[in-house]
Amino acid sequence: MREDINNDISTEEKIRKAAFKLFQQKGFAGTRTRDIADEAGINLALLNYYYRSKEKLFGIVMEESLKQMFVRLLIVLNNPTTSISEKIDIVVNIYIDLLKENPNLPLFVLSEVQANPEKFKKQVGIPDLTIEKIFAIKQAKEQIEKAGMGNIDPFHIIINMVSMTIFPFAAKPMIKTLNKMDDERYEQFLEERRKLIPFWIKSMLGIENKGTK
Amino acid sequence: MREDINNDISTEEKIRKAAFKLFQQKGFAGTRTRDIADEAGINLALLNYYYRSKEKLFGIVMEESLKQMFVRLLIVLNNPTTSISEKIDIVVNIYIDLLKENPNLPLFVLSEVQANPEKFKKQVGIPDLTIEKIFAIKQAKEQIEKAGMGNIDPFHIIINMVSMTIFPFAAKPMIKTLNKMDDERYEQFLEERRKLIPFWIKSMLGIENKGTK
DNA sequence: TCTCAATTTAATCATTTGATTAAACAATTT
DNA sequence: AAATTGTTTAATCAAATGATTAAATTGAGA
Repeated sequence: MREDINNDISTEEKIRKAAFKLFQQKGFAGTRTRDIADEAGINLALLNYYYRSKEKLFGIVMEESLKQMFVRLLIVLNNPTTSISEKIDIVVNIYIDLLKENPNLPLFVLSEVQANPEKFKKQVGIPDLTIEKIFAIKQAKEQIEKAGMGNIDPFHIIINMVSMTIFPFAAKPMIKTLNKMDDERYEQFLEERRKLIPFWIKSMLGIENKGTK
Repeated sequence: MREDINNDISTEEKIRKAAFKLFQQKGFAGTRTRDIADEAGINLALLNYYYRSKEKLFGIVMEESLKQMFVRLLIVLNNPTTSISEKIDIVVNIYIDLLKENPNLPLFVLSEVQANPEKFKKQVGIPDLTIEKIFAIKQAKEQIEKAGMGNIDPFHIIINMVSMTIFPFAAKPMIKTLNKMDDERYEQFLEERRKLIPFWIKSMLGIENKGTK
C-alpha cells in the first residue's frame, strides 16, 4: 500500500472536485466522463479505477450536495436554545454564504430530482437525514406557531424564507439581464437581502424587528 | 403539396408537443431524439425531416417556453390602468395557473440557462421581448416607489413575489417529502398561496390589505 | 390511370461516450 | 535488488445516439 498521506492533493480528490464542479454546472446527462477527467487533469481510465462508474461518482456528488443543502440548516433549526428570531437570522445568512460559494447548488439538486424523481426515492433518498429533518421542521413549526400568526400553516413561512433566499441564486442570469445589473450590483443586491429577508419573515410572523418602530 | 388543413393533428405538431414535454422534463442533454420520436409516435427520421436537428427543435421549445414565462406577465405589468395592488393579485394568479399546467417550466428554463449561459445570449437571447420587458419592470418599479417604502429597491419586492410563487413548484418533490404531503395536500398548499402571497407582498409595500384590520 | 411531390419508413453511418484491458510505471517491503 | 502492490497510461470495445440515405407509400391533380 503506497503512502497517500503526504500527497498534496490525491488523485481521488482531484477527480471528486472536478466531478463536483461539472455535475453541478451541467447536470448528470450534460457531463461527459472525459470532461471530468480533463478538468481533473488525469486519464479517463483513472476515473473508473477510483469510482467504479459515472453513476457512482454522481451519487457521491449528489449525496454531498444534499448534505450541503441541509446539514448546516438542520443543526440550526434543531437547536432548542436559540429563539425563532435568531434562527431566521442564522438560516438566511448561512444560506447566502453557502450559495455564494456554490451558486449552482440549488438548481443542480432541484433539476436532477425533477429529471429523475424515481432515482431519488431510493438511490439517494435524502441521505440518512430524513428523520431528523422532519423533526427539525416540526420543531421550527411549533416555535412559529407559538409566535402567534393565527391560522396560517407555519410551513408557508419556512417556504417563503427559503424561496426568497435561494431563488435569486437560481435565477441569477435572468435577474442580471432583466434589471441590467453588472456583477457588482448583483452582489450588492444579494447582500442587501441578508437583512431584508429576516426583516420580511419576522414581519410575516408579527415578530418585533429590532430598531424598527 | 399535400393538404395539411384537415389533419386532426399534424405530424409536425405531434413532434413539437413531444419535444416540449420531454425537453422540459429531462433537459436538452437528457433527452434522446429517439425518445421524442417514440413519444410522438413517429419514425425518428421524421424528426429530422421536419426539424433539421435536435438543436433546432430545442431552440423552438426554449423560445416558446420563455414566452410562456414572460408574455402574459408583461402584458399585465405594462398596463398603466391597473393599480399596483391589482397587478400583484393578477401576476400571482397568472403564474400559479401557468405553473399548474407546466410544472417543469421554471426549472427547465433556469437550469438550461445555467448549463449553457453563452448559448442564451445569442441563440435565444430572450426572444424579441427584451426592450418591452425592461420597460415593464421599470414601470412597475415606479409604481411601487410611489407606493412608499422608503429606501428599499422595489426590485427586491418583485423578486420576492416571483420567488415565493415559483419556488414551490421547482421544489415540489422536496416540499412533499419534507412536510409529508400527499398530492392533495400539496395542491391545497398551492391554492392557499394564491391569497397569501399577494397579502404578504402588499404588507411589504405597506399597502392596505382588503378585509384586514 | 398516371404522374408528381410530399410524407414516411427501414437500414445504415459516423461519432460520441462509458467502460475495460493489458501493459508500463512507481514506491514500499523484504 | 527483487518482489509486491498500488497507480497510471494508451489502446480498444461495445453501445448509444444524432443524422442521413434510398426506397416505399400516400394522396392530389392532370
